[in-house]
Amino acid sequence: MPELNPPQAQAVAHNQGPLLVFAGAGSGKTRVITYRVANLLAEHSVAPYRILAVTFTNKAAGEMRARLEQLAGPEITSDLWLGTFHAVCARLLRRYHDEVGLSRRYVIYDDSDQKALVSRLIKRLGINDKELPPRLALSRIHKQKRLALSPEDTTPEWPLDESFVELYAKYEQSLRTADAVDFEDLILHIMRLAEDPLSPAGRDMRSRFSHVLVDEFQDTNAIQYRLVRALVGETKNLCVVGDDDQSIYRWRGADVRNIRGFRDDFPTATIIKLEQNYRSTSNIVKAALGIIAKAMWREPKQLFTEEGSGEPVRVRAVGDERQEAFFVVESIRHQIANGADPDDIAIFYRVHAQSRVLEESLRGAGIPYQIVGGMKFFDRAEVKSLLAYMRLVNTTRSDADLLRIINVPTRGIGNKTVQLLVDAAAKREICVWDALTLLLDAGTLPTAARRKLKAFHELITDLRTVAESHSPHDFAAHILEATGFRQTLEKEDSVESDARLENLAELLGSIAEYELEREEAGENVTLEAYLERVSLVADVDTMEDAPKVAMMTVHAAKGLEFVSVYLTGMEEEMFPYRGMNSESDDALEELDEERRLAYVAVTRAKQRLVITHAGSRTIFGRTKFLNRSRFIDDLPPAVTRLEGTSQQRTQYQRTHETGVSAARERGESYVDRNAFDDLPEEEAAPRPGDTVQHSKFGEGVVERVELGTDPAIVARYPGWGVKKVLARFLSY
DNA sequence: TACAAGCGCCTTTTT
DNA sequence: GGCGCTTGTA
Repeated sequence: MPELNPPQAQAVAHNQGPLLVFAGAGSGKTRVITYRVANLLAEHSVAPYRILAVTFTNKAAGEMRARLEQLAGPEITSDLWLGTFHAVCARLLRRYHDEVGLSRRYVIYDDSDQKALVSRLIKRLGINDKELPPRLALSRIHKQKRLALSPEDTTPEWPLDESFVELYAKYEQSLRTADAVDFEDLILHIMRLAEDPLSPAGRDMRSRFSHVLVDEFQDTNAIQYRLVRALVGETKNLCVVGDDDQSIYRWRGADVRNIRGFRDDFPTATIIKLEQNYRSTSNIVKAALGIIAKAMWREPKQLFTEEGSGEPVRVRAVGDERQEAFFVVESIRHQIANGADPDDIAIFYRVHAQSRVLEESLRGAGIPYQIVGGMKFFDRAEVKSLLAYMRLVNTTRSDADLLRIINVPTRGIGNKTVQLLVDAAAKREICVWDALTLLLDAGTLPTAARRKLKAFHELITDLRTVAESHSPHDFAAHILEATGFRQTLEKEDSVESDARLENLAELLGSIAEYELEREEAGENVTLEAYLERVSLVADVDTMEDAPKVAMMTVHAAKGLEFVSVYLTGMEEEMFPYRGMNSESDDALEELDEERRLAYVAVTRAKQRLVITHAGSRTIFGRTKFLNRSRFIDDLPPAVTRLEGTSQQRTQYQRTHETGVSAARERGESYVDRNAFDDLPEEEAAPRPGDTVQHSKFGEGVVERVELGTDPAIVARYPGWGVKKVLARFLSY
């Protein structure tokens, strides 16, 4: 099936013992795993439930499962253990919850839950949050956990560390009383069990899987690797596939040394290198190699392609981010007009903050698009609140959820009362729900507070009985009514409340969709299963297969491919990105990671790659003047075409200096027509009487034009009336 | 206690 | 530029 030469295919299909596949970009990495699993099932009669295949995203797992279904049939593939580390561990943890002191209904705290918890603890412990801000504290906690270091293992190195260690210990304790885990815990709990020679669960897990496969192995972290090694046990039937050049999650604890040092850990490992790229034109492959060749540390390998050279890689200089957006959108419009499918096109950027300007231009041009990541649907306050109700009913011990909704919609339980509850819970080391129950029984509460708290207590208790007899969807719908959530929003009747109601409706829709999907797969639908899935969705997982231009960070682009790629913001400081902690001591490692990130970006393109860089950029409310990225200079001149002008001209441009750029040097303003010479000629501004097109209002007749730095057009739209809209949001 | 306004804060990448 | 938090007021 995949493009393997005969000895490689032989090894992938039949190898026993450790197998390491270095799979270069576009060489069919994921297919190697699929091929091996298919062979284990068909040729070696391995029972599907004895195979564990770990992917990087849920989306990848879904695609692999679909492909295997075609090869082996759904009744076989449904028994496979196939998913991300987190999803697989979450499932195992449901099974072995007892041994780690969780209930079967434990909840998974997301980032904001975790951060809220840490903030609360910092306040309670009287720690100075200037010296140890919640963000930093949390990231240090995660770091410790990824190294499997518990609070007791953490020795304070300097005075401040003492409060950190104390905080870390309290954090762990709070998770336990809340019947909750964070993302690291999912892996860590299971890893500890799997390594424990005395644990029955560990013994069970170690003998459970006869074959373990890991995709995107370069991005596993220390505890994930330890877990894999424990699970593989004595069989050593471990197959890992990855590409050290595409390791881009170091900041999340991923350790490239796992793949680079694999042969030290498994001296008998068979090693295969897949070096032929089947995805991109040779110009694109050469461009990518130009970038990665300068990495300081990498496994030697020779990526090559037999595809034709294709178009040159275009490198476009523009003045600022608005011009960049204008250029990208015009170019995309041009492509679509010539028959390109929008979903074959992607726009990449280094940080989410770059997406807004691009988004506005796309919307203005009426080009369908989807943004992967960014402000996530599940991050909306109202969505979180509804889910918090569901989680709280499922697990009343979950403090984060209780505190989120105790006064949503407002029911007269203010900060003072809440603080009373939290203190009572902390004093007795119990969860807030139990503290609430206790205080109501004790009868020591002020009457007003008592009445309101009692009503809340009854509300949740009632919801619990409803949950038992309803599907997740019906239960969610019931919550909206019973809590008065819907009514409150309807009464508010503002643009925001309408949007909230819409989001809630969308959430209900997605729950219904989920139920349908499960039923079709022949599985029963439970509240826990739904909540678990919601906790583990990644951004890419939500990407639709719709005819829309995709916009995403380069990180989110990993594992994807597009016919045309626009790589924007290729400037020093933006890419390689220089954040606040640029003084860190492993700056070289970080630069290498940026380089690999650029390599990943470039290798996503199949046929067309356009790279843009701006002379100045306003981001986070500050305008910066930027130089072209060093990665652009690493592109082989033979495969690139430099276009446009900016403050920073390339050698190429300097030798082709024109009168126009000389004029700009002297500070004269002009319109650089040459910069858009391959685009449809820019048209003059519309005049009164002309018609313009708006994505929402449709066609309108121009009444007045307001010129300026950002021209606006006043026009009458049938059915909408007279509207003033910035010209860049209109087509004409 | 509710709510609005305003302030200061930060600002990478994510399971 | 936006968010969360605090503050001030009804």
